[in-house]
Amino acid sequence: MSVDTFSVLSEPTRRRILDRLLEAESSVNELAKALDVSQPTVSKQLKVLREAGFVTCRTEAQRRIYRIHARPFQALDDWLQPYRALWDRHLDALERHLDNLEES
Amino acid sequence: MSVDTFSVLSEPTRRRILDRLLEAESSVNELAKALDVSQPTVSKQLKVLREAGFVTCRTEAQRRIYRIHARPFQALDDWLQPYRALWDRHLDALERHLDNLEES
DNA sequence: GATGTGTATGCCTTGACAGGCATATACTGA
DNA sequence: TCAGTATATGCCTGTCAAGGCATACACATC
Repeated sequence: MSVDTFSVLSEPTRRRILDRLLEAESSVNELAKALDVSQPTVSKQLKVLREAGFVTCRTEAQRRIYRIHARPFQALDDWLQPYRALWDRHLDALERHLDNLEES
Repeated sequence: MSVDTFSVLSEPTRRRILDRLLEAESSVNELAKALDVSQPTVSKQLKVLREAGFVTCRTEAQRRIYRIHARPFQALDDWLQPYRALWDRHLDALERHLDNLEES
């Protein structure tokens, strides 16, 4: 996973953009209006999202149509994997170990 | 999910602390030594992690033993859920829709 | 080419925050 | 009570990034 996947997702505006792009592809202005954010702000955040692989865009006349991509989310899913041992129902070594020291 | 789960995870030192705590409970000094980070830095980051629910601690004489917790990771897992539609094998409405507009 | 529309970029200000260092606080044992 | 150990906190500084505004750039239509 790219080192800064979390930084990218830590920005609320970017998460709102991703939420929206999950519903449908959108142009910059569509996003700006839907989210009530200035167009430059949207463009800047889309640039961040693009460079981190969260979105790609195609050109349609003067408009740029942005689309969400799976890969960074998959990477996040992968990153999460080892931590799932914390709540997966089957008792593995880690869980047994920690439960022996239970304090909370 | 707490609004700032991603902000918490966006800090590399904090992720390293969580990595380590996933292996075993640790005191502050143990973490500081293992990660080669100053003790105040560790304490500060642990405070952030504590307030976000990633860790709890118990007192053992003068030492504070920190332990990782599942809940915020589960919240992250939940947040991820809608985005799994992007790569899940079965073709749902979203995927069909986006694929009709395929460009990449 | 001139004008309009859509988007990107540059500059600026402001705020958040990470870490260094010093110090306060908490607990222990002599 | 004193010294030692473990941890937390306060102050300071530097860095970085978000968004406002103006403007540059790209494309279309006439």
